[in-house]
Amino acid sequence: MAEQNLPDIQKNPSEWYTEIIQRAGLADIRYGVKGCIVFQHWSVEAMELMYDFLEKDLKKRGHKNYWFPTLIPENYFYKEAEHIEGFSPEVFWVEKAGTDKLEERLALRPTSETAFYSMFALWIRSYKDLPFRTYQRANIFRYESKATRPFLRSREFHWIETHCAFATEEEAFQNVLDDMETTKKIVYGVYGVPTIVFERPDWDKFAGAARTFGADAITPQGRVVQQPSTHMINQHFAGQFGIKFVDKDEKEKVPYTTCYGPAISRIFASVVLTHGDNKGLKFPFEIAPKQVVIVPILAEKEPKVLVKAKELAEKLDDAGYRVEVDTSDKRPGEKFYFWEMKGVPLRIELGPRDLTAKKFLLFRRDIEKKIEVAERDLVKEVEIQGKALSENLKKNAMKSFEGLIKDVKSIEEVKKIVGKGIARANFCSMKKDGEKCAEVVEKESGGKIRGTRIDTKEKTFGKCVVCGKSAQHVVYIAKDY
RNA sequence: GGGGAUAUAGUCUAGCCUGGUAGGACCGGUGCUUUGGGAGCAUCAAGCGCGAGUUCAAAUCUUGCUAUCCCCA
Repeated sequence: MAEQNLPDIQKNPSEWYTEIIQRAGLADIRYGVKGCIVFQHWSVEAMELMYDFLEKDLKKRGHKNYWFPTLIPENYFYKEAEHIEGFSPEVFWVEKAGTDKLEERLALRPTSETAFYSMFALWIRSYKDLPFRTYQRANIFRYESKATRPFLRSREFHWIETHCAFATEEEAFQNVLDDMETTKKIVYGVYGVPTIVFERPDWDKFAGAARTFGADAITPQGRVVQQPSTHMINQHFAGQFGIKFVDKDEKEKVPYTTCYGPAISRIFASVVLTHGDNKGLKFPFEIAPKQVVIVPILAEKEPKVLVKAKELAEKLDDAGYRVEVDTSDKRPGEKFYFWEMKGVPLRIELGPRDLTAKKFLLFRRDIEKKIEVAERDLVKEVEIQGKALSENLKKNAMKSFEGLIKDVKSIEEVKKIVGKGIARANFCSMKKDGEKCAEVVEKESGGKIRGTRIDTKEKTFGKCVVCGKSAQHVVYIAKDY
């Protein structure tokens, strides 16, 4: 027995996750700084592709990209009171440089609002500069006190953050809605990870925001993972940072800002958890580090096999696909298991008997079926099966996602669902006065109020599950990572 | 934030209680035989997390640090 099977993903999701990260070469956790991991090439390739899809969409919406410094001076943080209050326990501070103690401490950015806004104040002068849309791809640092997990929660992680400014609140809110559209289009449409966007309750907002919206994904075992969140900052920061513009009416005004933060490394965790099975990873075709792997059989005795394999690879490469010929000296069976574990969508098996017949076998990772394909149909068939695989992954993910949401009418039912899925419940209030009930929910069930949906207005179907007062909202309750 | 546990080769692990040459398996290198679903034989290489203490002698006892895992809030 050369390789052992993976732990069962349903019975032992936690072990499965730890194990696949090592086996597939996604990350190495042995670096030696708590909460920091080495991202290895198999995950980096996928995340680079994921970045590209998101950035392309942001650029299309008019965002320009920037690279801001990693260091942020302390005084920037103190300009917005709620912001520093919320973030200060999580900030890494640089206090020394060489042997000198710094006069002012520098933060390793935990998020970059303050950095961007300090420059917005210099760059934005007139209504003609608005809307002003920016983003950066960056690594950020948060001193997490909770248990860290590779990709899901680490002390350094990789994301995109957008920072935008608008003349009016309406425009700013439209941008927030557009952010959510981007999430739906890319995170579900391309990565195949379903999410629901919730407006978070008042007690669970981003530090310094007026309104916070978070897209929640869920693991097949029923715990939610917060994915891109987007915030209506309104004029909270702009005032403190002195961002002003002269409007058409010649009056000086303060713009409305928004920010959006899709964490690529965290979304990657959802890709792994959403599509994975007992054989390993399954990548959607578009973000697979390798889309096709070719396994030549009997290549040493029959050199023509390798020649043909390389020819096929060349054709696919020319057509724009990411392809690899596995020339390692492992036996074919082991190669099959290996690439399935790595999540490669399609595999071509090519042996001596295929040469004369001018055909090959095409294996699809998602349905685990081998299809006989004529050599001349190579590119066409790869395109068809690649698309079909992605669609199938999406469909399955959505089905299991929807199956995890259950309506509940009492706190006992909440307790039964939370941990295994999302409870949909009636709830009294999303303002401060609802927080007490939220605390009861968390204490009793371990679940948090994720918020109210914003894509549809939902009718309540009973009284508040906690206090029994009339419910104003339908909320979703779940345990999170 | 609170509690519990662990650290031996790249990986998994024996040895620790009762101090005295660190043993095995996998992975890896080499050679031969193999190749359409996880190959076999031979051979080689590689290790006690870091630091302090006790001792003639520490993987083993004491202690500090670092990192990892689990549970609770």
